[in-house]
Amino acid sequence: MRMECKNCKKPEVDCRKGLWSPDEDQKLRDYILQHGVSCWSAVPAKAGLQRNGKSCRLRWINYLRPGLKRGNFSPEEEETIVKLQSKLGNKWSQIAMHLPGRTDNEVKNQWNSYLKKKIIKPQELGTSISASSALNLIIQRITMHKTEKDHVVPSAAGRYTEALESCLKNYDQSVTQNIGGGSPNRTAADQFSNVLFPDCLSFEQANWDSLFNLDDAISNQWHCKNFYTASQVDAQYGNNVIVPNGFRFTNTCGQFE
DNA sequence: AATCAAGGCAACCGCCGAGCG
DNA sequence: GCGCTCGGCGGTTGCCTTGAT
Repeated sequence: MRMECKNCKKPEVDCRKGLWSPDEDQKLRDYILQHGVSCWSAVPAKAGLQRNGKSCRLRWINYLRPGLKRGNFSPEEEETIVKLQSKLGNKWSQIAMHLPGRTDNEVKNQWNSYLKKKIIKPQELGTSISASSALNLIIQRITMHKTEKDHVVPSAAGRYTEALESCLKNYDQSVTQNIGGGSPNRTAADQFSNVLFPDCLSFEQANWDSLFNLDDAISNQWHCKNFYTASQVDAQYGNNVIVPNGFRFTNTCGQFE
């Protein structure tokens, strides 16, 4: 038995697929602006379109609906996406609700084509070197950065280095857990350049953020892809920030678990 | 200038829950 | 309670554009 929408009768039409023509857009826009939508499956016939209702609905929501923002995402919007994705997962429609003028499809595309690559989760990283070696590289980098960049808060960098060293000492060296599997051509530095750094070492938030400012980090000469502020990392990973696969940084003590 | 690969994005597909007969 | 449609959502596909060779 084929049920029909109780409000309408829908003649069968041959459904077109593929990109919408300007003429089709105009027909759909005109119809909806004039009549609104009570039943999407009835729209194509009433609007004179050879599309199915689903396709019309999608076209309206993602492209024709008034108030849609076009163009690149702002850094603030990106930050919102990253933050909410970490909280909600791939709930694109919910995330899009926090971004006026953006559709779930846009948010999803932005995530899949761009943001996902900026933030690589530890479990997705691949390397064959040990976690402790990787951390040593981080320390070297920070030390180098501390001496090269005047604007970095020296005390914060120094304290961070000390804290990491302390963590390394506490870390059971017998554990030979690697960061992940595969990708032997990638170095530990490559891996960690995408992850860093929590504000879990009792550093002042202000210093931390100024030290690991994203834009600053991208423009500096560390050969790093992305560094993240404490708040950005926190948004992505909650309290279980960075670290090699299998470890967790607790939020207060700066120790590996 | 031609070709190829990668990235971006619009649209489709398939699933699910709600609502109705 | 069952079967069906509809609308909504997330995943995926495929076309088009752009950049590299």
